[in-house]
Amino acid sequence: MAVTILIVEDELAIQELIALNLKRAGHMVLCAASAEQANKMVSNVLPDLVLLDWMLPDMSGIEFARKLRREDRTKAIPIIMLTARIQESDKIAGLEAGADDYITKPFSPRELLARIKAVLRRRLPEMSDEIIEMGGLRLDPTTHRVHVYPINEPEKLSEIALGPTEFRLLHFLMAYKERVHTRSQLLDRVWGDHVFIEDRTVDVHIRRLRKILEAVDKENLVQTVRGTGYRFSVECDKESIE
Amino acid sequence: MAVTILIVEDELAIQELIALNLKRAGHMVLCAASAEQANKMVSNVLPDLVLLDWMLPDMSGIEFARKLRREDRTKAIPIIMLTARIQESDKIAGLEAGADDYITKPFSPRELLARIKAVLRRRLPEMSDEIIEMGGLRLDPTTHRVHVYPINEPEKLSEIALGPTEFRLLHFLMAYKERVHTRSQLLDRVWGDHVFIEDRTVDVHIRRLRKILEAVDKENLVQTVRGTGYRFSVECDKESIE
DNA sequence: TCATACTGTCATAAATTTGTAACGCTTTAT
DNA sequence: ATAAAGCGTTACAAATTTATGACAGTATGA
Repeated sequence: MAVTILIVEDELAIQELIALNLKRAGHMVLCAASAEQANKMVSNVLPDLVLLDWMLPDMSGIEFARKLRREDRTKAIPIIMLTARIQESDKIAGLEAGADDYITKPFSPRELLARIKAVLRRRLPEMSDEIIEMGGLRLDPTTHRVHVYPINEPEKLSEIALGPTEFRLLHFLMAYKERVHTRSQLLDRVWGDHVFIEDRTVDVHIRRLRKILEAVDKENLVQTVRGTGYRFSVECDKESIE
Repeated sequence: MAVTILIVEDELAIQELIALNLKRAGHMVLCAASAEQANKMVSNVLPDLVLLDWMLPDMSGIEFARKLRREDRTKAIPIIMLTARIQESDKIAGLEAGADDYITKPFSPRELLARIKAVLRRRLPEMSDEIIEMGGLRLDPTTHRVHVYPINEPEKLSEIALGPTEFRLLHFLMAYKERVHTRSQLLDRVWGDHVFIEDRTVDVHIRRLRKILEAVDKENLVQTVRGTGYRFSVECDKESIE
């Protein structure tokens, strides 16, 4: 998982400790010691997750979290708050509502990594760069490639070409296989929040995706659920009983 | 599934954070910053659940809750109170006013979602996404599939195809199994608020549902209660006598 | 800059679903 | 027993939802 994580923490020792651990776990790490610095970083590189100390010198962690949530570009970034012991609950009212999780100091590197993993899995399964393989399809987010093979012969791979949107769509559908997604859910999560696109446009992209899959004999993977939306499924589509 | 939630909260930041989290969890969200606004919204669209801030600028949350409970159309809507206080008296007052649950700030999105889920399971089981399994039928709202199997052999599943309405109807009946529903109750809750449809139409859909179930030897699950309506039941239909 | 690839929208066709009316059978009440 | 009320069934046209192909505007890349 080439996940980029931004650490916002003013205490240098802690910052470095965390950074070290995250790097060792294979993450890209960005560090900031203040909200101001963090803002600059964010405007350059969009991190996939933010570790945020709630006591910061300039702006409080809450405020920075709110700022992240307010702007479209950063709105969807998962946030994990780092907090010291038990704070006055009134003061952090609302704070936790913006964070995906929080962790109280002191914490072990292991706990931190576990929480990061959990948050990512929960929030962005389609972001985790794991290879998804099912129904004779293998999608590799890292290389951005999709291979096909006959179900019984995993040897005979062949690559198929997808446009950017089709790729994301397929990736999302596969990441949540078997689940039905409404068109608006797909628009929100594949296209992005707050896009002003017709629901029907999804149909067209589904069509394009299907066309490509049909060409390699994988027609039944993307299924329509009338009245609801679409689904990626390995199981056979309902063989209705006469 | 496709649960519409009304958030009544005057603090914009919190309102948005909650909205964001709910949307991400796949809910439809309506927002109001005051009881007055909330009233207007409710008269347009009937939400499935209300998140209600205890302290509102114009009318207190409790009062709004009472109002909802007073009117027939809104009487059955589950309410979760959001409160900053931890006082016992508030809890009592809130519950007296008809709240189904309450949650004190600050709360994590996870906790909020968990409580919503719990309340839905208790109050609107047909809205919760849980798999319902009984009488050799397994209905999965998430994947939108219904499987059948002989009661003694849970292995031999086969999928059955239902139209959108039949699916909702079956889902509703199963969610409230053993309970009789009048035709108008079914129209209200399966078809939706304020539909102008003949009562008799329900019969036809029941017929369609039965036809499909008969084809897989599940004829006795949907039962008629003469003079009243229909019922989904695992117990045999009045064969005790005879 | 030009050519190619991608996108979002439409219009139209195709497929399914839905609500009703009509008719006949069963149960209930008189 | 007979009429009335309640249900089951079927057929069907209308309405809704999807699929598909074409098109024009944008990106993208060479």
